[in-house]
Amino acid sequence: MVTLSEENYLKAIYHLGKQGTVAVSTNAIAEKIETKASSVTDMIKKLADKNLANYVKYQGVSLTNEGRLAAALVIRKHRLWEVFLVDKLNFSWDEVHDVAEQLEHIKSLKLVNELDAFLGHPTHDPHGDPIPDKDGNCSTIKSINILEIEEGKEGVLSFVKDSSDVFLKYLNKNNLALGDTIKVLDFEPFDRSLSIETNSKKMVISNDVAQNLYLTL
Amino acid sequence: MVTLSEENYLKAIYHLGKQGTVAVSTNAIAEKIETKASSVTDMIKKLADKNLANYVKYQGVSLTNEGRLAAALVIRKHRLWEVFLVDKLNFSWDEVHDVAEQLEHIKSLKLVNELDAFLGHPTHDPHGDPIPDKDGNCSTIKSINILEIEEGKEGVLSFVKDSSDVFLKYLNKNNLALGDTIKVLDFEPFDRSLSIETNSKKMVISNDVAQNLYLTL
DNA sequence: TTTAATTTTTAGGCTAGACTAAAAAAATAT
DNA sequence: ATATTTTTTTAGTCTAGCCTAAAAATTAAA
Repeated sequence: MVTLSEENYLKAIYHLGKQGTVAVSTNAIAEKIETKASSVTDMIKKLADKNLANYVKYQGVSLTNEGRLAAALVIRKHRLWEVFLVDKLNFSWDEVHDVAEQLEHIKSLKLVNELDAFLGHPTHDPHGDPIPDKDGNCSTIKSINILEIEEGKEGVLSFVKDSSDVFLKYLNKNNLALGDTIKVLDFEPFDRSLSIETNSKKMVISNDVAQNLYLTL
Repeated sequence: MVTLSEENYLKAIYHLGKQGTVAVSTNAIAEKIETKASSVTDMIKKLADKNLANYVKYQGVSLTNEGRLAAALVIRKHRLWEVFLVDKLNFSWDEVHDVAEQLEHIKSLKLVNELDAFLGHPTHDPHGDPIPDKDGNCSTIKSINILEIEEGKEGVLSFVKDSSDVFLKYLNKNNLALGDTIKVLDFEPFDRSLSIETNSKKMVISNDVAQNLYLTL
């Protein structure tokens, strides 16, 4: 049995370990989970004992295949519930996180799979993050950051990196949503801002905003 | 903040205290929750400190208004989720309990209310138990036990007292479901069994089964 | 009403998962 | 290469929620 707390650690390690197969540091996990490094050390040992993580003292931690699958399943549940909340229960995409954070720990294989079917086997959550399948595999999304797109080209907004409340509210206020077609007009070197066109309206977005928008071409 | 464990105690006290305003005994709670009496005493004190229960040493416990509302809200969530599982996710009524037991603890007022609306404001769960409203009030169901119904009369099956796996499977096997119209044919004094007619088919049910069937006339 | 049985409470432990403070190892700077 | 800083681990506490065993109160029986 994997406890709720263990699941949160697995998730954190999974997310931090994503870019590269390098081991994740104790401090990085502590920061992500908002706990102390000593608590992380304790838990890492427990995960290693359960064969969910590979751990060598002072050298960080990585997930075993079993651990990675367990983490992916939690993320799968989280993202499916987010879709449920937005599609069926009228939540907006900036309201779903805290509730999904609770729902992701509900244990029932039938529940996950029936929910998946009920939602029509969605591949991405409301923020554009891919939903792992039963085996923990993600449909690798090939969206690229808007700053890397040539002037004059357009693409579809399919992922936002920052899914904090405040950023999503900014997008709402400016009528930007996943699925929107965005055309890159002009990059301004002085402040690295970008002017774009979407829904037949021109607007300027700051570099901070642009950093978080990913399009598929 | 009410913890998961506290919610389970509130629920138990609520259910045990239903018939009459008498205080509930420590042992009764222990048996219901499958824990030890000493653990119950500990928790009762905590609930009393939080103004959720009235407690006098050696004289049992009852819920305060605040405690009763909190309990009703947990039960409301439990039963709404049961409806969701059966109506939307193809669970059968004997599969829902364990999952609903987890889902009832998810904290989000918006979630409960949106779920309620999404399901069409149901008044009863799949076992016929009434669903408390936002204020904790139940639509008092006025179903009566099938053994108290006169021979020759009929009614609609609207509640089953025992909602254990094994009993619900029995009903499934015998094609008995909530909403079915049942006619009482004959009471057999020897073994207190009952012959009934439903869906144009006659059958005999044991007294043990009859004890658990409630009809509305 | 006194004794016996039952129920409830108290006292003291245990574990998971957090914490602080200090020690140990590793990384960085001189 | 040595000293300093940073990271990580260890050692020892704390709390919630459970436990066992024993004491106290209540209830039932003689």
